[in-house]
Amino acid sequence: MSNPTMAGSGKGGRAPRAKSAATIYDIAELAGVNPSTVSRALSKPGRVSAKTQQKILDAAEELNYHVNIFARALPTGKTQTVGLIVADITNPAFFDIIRGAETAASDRGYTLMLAESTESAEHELTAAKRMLATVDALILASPRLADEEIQALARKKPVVVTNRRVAGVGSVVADTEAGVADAVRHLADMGHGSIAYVAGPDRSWMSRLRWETIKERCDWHGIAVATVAAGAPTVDGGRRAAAVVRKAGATAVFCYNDLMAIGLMRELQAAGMNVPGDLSILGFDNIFGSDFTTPPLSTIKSPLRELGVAAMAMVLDETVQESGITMESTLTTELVLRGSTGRAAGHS
Amino acid sequence: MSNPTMAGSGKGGRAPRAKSAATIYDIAELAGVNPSTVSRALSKPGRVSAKTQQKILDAAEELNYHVNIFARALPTGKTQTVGLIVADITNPAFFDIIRGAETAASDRGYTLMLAESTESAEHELTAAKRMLATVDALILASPRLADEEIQALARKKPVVVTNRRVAGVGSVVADTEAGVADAVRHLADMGHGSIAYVAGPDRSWMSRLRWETIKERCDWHGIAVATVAAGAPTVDGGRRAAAVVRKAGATAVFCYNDLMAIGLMRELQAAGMNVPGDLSILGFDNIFGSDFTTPPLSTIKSPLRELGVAAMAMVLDETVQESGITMESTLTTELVLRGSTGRAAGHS
DNA sequence: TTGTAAGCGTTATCAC
DNA sequence: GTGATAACGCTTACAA
Repeated sequence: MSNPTMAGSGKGGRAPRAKSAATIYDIAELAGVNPSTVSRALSKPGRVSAKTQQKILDAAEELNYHVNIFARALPTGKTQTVGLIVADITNPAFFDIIRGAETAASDRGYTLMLAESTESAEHELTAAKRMLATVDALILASPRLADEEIQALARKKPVVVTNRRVAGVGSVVADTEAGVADAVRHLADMGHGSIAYVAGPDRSWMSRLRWETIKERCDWHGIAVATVAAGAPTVDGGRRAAAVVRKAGATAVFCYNDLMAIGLMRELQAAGMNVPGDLSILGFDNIFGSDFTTPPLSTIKSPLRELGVAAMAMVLDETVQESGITMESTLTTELVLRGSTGRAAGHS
Repeated sequence: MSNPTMAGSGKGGRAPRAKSAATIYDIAELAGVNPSTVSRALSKPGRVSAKTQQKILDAAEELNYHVNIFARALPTGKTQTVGLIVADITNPAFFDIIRGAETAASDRGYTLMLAESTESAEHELTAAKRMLATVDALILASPRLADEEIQALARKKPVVVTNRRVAGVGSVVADTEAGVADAVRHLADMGHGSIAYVAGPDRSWMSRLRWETIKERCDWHGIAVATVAAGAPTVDGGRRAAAVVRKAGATAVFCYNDLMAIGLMRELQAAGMNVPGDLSILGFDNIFGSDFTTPPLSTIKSPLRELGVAAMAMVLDETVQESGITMESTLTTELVLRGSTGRAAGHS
């Protein structure tokens, strides 16, 4: 490495690009065989005699040969690439999904191609269509697209969605049931009698599922519950919900995700409210940084990484793809109690 | 969207894949012209008469034509794709770089291909080599590779690095000068006489630059300064530095990045120290979440998004690429004072 | 302005 | 087991 103190603005020479790479013809010549034999030896080992195989391998090594994936893709249509579209790269909830998917992909010799839809169905469709031309398969993480659009994509290439169910399309979702059940039970124990929900984007299937699960558990415990606001699934979205939440008069509030919960909490605190003294706050996902706040956020943890791994495994699973069966897999969530939840206000 | 309550595990039918896509031959037939004319009309408009152009466009539209980028890539070698390798997708400092690069890419009709090296030079090289076969250009964000390796990559395709200078390779770096100068001056004003630096990875060029700049400014102000620890550029890395920092006896500490600063601060607080009362802490970058902590982190803000935009612009700038000139561009940093810095302990 | 034809590097389908 | 040879879909001189 050159020395940092050498830093400065300016220009310098640049090395020229390398000449064209070796092809199977070069190998064929060097090994004294036919190009098609080289192709066989390199792509499906076993269809060629042991000694020619070795000659070819040696020649390839010597010439520093690498397949041209475009040339290969032309007849086969396969690129060893899979696309992943996330709503927002900036949302830490997607990190581990991306990580999991990337790991699972490279384990299988595939490369990940990442795009973001910036929470817009339109961008998502554009990105999906552009990718579809290039990739062997596509994963849609928390898509904002309509069912029909997703089904249309799935008609062209294998598609798997995460945190969403779409008829006829493979999917893996984090089950909200377990985490929410524990959370509501805990709140009931702490004397909370009125709970609010701050929803995410209208198009978010997961926001609706979370709400329905919360509602169901609250009804079961005889706790009053209502959706009091909806907004962008961001810190800012949470902030903007603060006024309404405050007026709602609940003693505890679930937010669609941790980002919103953090924004809400900070805005409320800035307005002089005490968390959890005046209000208990819960998020979803357990993202990076959700324990940085004061108090640290209580949340319902999603198995993010596993979601990514499972989605990749599913979309690349040949037997499933061939069979025409639609897989649906469910991973479980877990309550993580930290400092943002406590006894109901005025409850001893 | 299907209803969330429909969620469940099971199987279902799956639609069959669509038949093969339309080619320029299909268009040619439909429009009554030669395939090569179609190619011209579609790739370089203007080389064809207005009316045939229109006929071809209509036919393409009707057939829902999309170029096969592999077929195109074969003769041209161009894929309209650029690779970006980051050290760690999980580090919020890279978000905005990614965002900026992605925006700049799609503005120019390019697609971003993302990979992470997980802070390992070896993984980085693997990813870079794999990508190089596919992309038109490559951006290395804070690479851990040796200069020679980067130069070798740059010999094959256009390469630009961020936050690093490599002889003969395009680069864009966030100048530490401005931010550090302000920060050290501020600390001097607050009575700090002894400052510590917690370094990042050994291979980080930026960590060394930051240290050198800090050292220089401290010397200038007559403040004692020393690197007291080094570690992974993560929250955990910062945590592990806590014991040493405490023993160092400085009244203020710069950390290589915000992640480390957050980890250090939390660990120190857990051990009963008061920030900034007993110790002032500063990070670098101003990442998402650096204001979530209590106290919120003071930091030297990097123009992350602009870094991504500039890198993409540079690596795709044809005139620069052709000319063989190496560009080096520098963006400026800025001190962001929040709650983690204050008067020196025992100073009134 | 438009048509002809020769690749680009692989894979796949034949024979042998 | 191995060798010819025709695709794959597009670009690009070169002719017309």
